[in-house]
Amino acid sequence: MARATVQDVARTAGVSVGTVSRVLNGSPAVSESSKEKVTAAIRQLSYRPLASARDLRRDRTMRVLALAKNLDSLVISEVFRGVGDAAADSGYVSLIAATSGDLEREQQLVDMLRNGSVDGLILFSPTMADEDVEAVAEHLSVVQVCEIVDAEAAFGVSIDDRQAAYDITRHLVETGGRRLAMIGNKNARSGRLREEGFRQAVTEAGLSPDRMLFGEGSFGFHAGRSLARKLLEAEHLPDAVFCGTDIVAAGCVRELTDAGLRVPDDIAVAGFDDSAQAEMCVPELTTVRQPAYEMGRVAFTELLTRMTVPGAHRRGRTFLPHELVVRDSTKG
Amino acid sequence: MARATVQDVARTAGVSVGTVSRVLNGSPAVSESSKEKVTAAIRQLSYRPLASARDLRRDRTMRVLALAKNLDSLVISEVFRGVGDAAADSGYVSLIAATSGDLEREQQLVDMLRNGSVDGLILFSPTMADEDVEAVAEHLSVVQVCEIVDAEAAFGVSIDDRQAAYDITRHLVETGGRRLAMIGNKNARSGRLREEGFRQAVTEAGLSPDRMLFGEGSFGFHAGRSLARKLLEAEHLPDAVFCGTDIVAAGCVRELTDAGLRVPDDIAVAGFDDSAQAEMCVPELTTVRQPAYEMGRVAFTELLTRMTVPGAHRRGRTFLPHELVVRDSTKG
DNA sequence: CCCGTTTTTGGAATCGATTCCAAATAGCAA
DNA sequence: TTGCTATTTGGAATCGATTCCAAAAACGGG
Repeated sequence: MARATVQDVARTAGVSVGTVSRVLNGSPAVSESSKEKVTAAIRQLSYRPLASARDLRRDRTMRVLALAKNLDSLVISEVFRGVGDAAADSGYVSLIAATSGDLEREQQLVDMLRNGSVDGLILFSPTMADEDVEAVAEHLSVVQVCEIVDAEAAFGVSIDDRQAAYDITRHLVETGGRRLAMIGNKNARSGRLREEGFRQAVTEAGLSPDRMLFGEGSFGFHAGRSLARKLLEAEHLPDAVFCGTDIVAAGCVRELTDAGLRVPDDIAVAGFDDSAQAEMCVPELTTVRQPAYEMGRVAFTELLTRMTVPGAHRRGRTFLPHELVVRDSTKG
Repeated sequence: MARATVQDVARTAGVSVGTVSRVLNGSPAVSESSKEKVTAAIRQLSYRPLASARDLRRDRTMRVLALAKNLDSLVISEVFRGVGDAAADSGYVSLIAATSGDLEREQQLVDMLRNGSVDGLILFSPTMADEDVEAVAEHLSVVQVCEIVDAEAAFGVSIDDRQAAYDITRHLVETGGRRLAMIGNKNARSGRLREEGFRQAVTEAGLSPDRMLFGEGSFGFHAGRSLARKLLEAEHLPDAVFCGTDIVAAGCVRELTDAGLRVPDDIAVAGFDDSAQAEMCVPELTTVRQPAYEMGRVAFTELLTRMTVPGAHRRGRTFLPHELVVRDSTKG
């Protein structure tokens, strides 16, 4: 039982392929009677237009690709949920792929844009070098989310990471923090921006950073614990710690708590992202909320403009507002 | 600067389109000199074969689609990481799509298999009715992971949920549990199987279930808390609770702890999945480990067989071994 | 140097849906 | 009925890569 083609439908319905195609695409130039015959034939043969043939002729796929290293963070899955919903609203399908940080895989996936497998690309923390992102974005529709290359070669949607880190650090200062430490991650660009914001807030308060600890590679719960252990080894403990993500903050809180310290009384801890872990931690984490879902929606909208409006400028940046969420891990 | 075609490459290289195609596909019947000329022309024009034209002619895409409601669980992201790695090993690209539980979206995505956008489909907890899954799997390559329809219409890969729940419940009994409650989820089929396993273990121990609580809709941390609150309202507290997922167990532990109870001394709590939350919980959760990554790999391998071996039987089931992980939330 | 093999090449046909153009039909007024 | 416009239709051309077949070139042995 081979696949039915538009020819088969035409034959069964007793019309020409042109008419079948017109029915398929809702052209008004079809008589009511032919439309019925064609519809019946389509149902009878359970016919589906073959995607590759259609894409070839139309020169577009109505598909976009969203790329990330992993899917294990709630921020990513919320961003992509936003992308997916916005895409569906516009009749697009959004596909997601994870590269596992493998550069070759990532190249292969980006090639899906270059070879016309998809019409647009949304990049979340690419592995490739900035200039490669720029090169791809030069001629094709690419939008970055959250992690954005310095050069404004492509379009990007994110919060202002520097400002957000500044804000939450100021909160630590205003609630009595004097010896401020940070546990961060230099790998990601956003991590570096958060470090900048932290340093600026500390400096403006007339203080200087107590300890700056940076994790290599994986940056999760265990990294948070082991970096917090380093804090404990020091002679003078900091009285406030800003962590680059909630998960790390949760690990940090756990390690401090296990060592008999009270959070926030002995030491305040702040996270970043307002992920589910922020509420699951004891005490619940003070953190910065990223509007992840909304960022995804905006990213797709921007992408759509670039895909459909010919002269749309391909570079630039949209910042979405972040929000300080004060909970129990810092002094009220 | 329009896209270069195989014709352009042929012209530039001074050969025929046939030769270009042969170089592209590594056919041995090409002289060294033509190969070089073609390679040079390809680089010069930065040519990429158009996916839709290639797919149309070849009648396959080398792409598979992995479908799930959400991507917010670590089990899913691990399963899909396994699928992605196994696919890459075989030269396939695996794309992921989330349906947000929207039936129409799901239909549209499943149609990608029927209209040849992808060669195979991996289903994780579909929204559609069982018979629809069967109908699709009848003629096309479909493999289910984790959540598997009763009827053995399609192929499935999962752990033995009933047995796993049985095992962890037995553990609760063996560590002194006499009044056993369960917090579960009837929506998912795996949830019902886990309930069966729980009931069987309780019954075999000569006991009867204390309380059976089932969440509707969202089944996360807050659901765990609010269902645990119901436990607290009862006159006699259970001395052991089996929760359908770690997140729910974490919520449950939190609510009980906040109420001044000691876990596991006053009440033991067990989870399911061995997700990251199991280790982040205080006390760390006793749970059942699903070999999620491995399940993803196996699912793709099974799918590959179905896609490439013509007569491969399309139904059946592979169970992967689960593992009881005993931590501090139950008595040692 | 010629003939039979083997290797390499060119080019037309093909995949299936869309679209354009010309032709046919319908509809309407006079 | 005739003539004109408006609607509907058929069918060929097209998109770009692959593949098959026949032709051409290269090769080797005698």
